[in-house]
Amino acid sequence: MSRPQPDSAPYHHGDLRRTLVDRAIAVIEAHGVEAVSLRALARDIGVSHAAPMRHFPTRSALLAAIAKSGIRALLESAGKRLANPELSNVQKLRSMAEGYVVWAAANPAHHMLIRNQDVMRHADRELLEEASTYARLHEDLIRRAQADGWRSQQKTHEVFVEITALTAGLALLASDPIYRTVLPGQLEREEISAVLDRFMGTAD
Amino acid sequence: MSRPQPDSAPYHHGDLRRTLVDRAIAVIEAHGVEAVSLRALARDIGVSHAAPMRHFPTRSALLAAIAKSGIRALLESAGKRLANPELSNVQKLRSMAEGYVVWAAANPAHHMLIRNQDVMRHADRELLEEASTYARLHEDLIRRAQADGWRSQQKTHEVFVEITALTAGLALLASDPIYRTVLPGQLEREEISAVLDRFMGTAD
DNA sequence: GAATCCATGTTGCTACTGACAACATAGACC
DNA sequence: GGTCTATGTTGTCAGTAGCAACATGGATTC
Repeated sequence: MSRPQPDSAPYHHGDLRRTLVDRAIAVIEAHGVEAVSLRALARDIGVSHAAPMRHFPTRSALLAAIAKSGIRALLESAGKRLANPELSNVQKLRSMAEGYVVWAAANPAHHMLIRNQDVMRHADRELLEEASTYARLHEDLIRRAQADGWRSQQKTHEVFVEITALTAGLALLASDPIYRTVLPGQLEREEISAVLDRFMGTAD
Repeated sequence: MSRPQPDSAPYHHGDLRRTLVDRAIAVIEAHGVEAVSLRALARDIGVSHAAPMRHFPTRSALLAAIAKSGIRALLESAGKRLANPELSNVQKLRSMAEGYVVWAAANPAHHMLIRNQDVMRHADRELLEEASTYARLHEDLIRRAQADGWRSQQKTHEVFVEITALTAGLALLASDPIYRTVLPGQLEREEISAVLDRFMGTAD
């Protein structure tokens, strides 16, 4: 009887790790991070209450891992945009910002997770360092764009703050349920484009 | 013996409600929202584990009440700025934005609380309606500023999105611990002013 | 001034959760 | 074919939220 019976669940789930992550994201989308419970997930999936521990030692580790995957995706996407030789430095800045906001709009729950203090508190030091590196890279890019003549009168750090704030704010408007209900209309992709174009001066 | 003995705690605490709120904010500042526990608060304060229930029926209610007080303060401050007859419409817009960002910088934990999905999920409908009213008021103000000639070419909703995003983003940079560690320097008040002036065109 | 009321606090309980330890299973590897 | 190890299970403990029944004493009323 090495074949698994159709009616009895096999001893090993097969891909519990991925299943846990997928279900957790679904729960977050439906009921928020607070509602994520390892035991409830295990029940839903049909494994014992301690099975998730084999993949994530703690509840925080599960949430941090999900957040981490999101940040990784963002960093990779940003890396590709930075390496695109067809873009000017200003266009690269715009492309990075757009990539972030569009991703947040497409993955609101995932984005709110990486903006969640309690979750990020348990993130790797490694990950935080990556984020710092990203910020430095960003600032260097701004410097190069300024060398090209773009906003050359302004202090680099001030431009950095402006761009970062605008991008973070747009991402928030696109993904935060409160803003999404309060905003008169939905935040459309063309609207994001228009705001960024105007801000970067790539429209005029 | 109507005088309370110095060594024995009186049966009634006196101002448990305020004490709970104050301690909770301190805990949030030190260890995050996640770390707030009604029972731990009760222990620290020296009352029984069920005493907090008399003031806040649930844990969520305590957090929501704290968040609510923050939003109330913000709305009131905005109301005053709106009513200031010495300011032009554009200056009022700038003043509202600055008030929000400066408050967030001064009360980071409180601000992160009102930006917390899990907490705001338990906010009154009443409060959400107030926030919507605020948004409509804001949009009307933009319309009047446009009638004065400011950014009259742009669509009102687009300007609204820009200002809201920039303001929310600056507030995030000023209060979110992650951004505060990632940012090369601290976000100073003059920097906030400079960014807003530039954005509003009140600098040139 | 005494009787009563009720806001506030207490004790005791249940259900749920995260975390840990000891044990079971089965696929992988030698 | 035998062993190793990743994965899953059962059992247990401490901490927590939430509820109910009871206690206290300041405020109110007659």
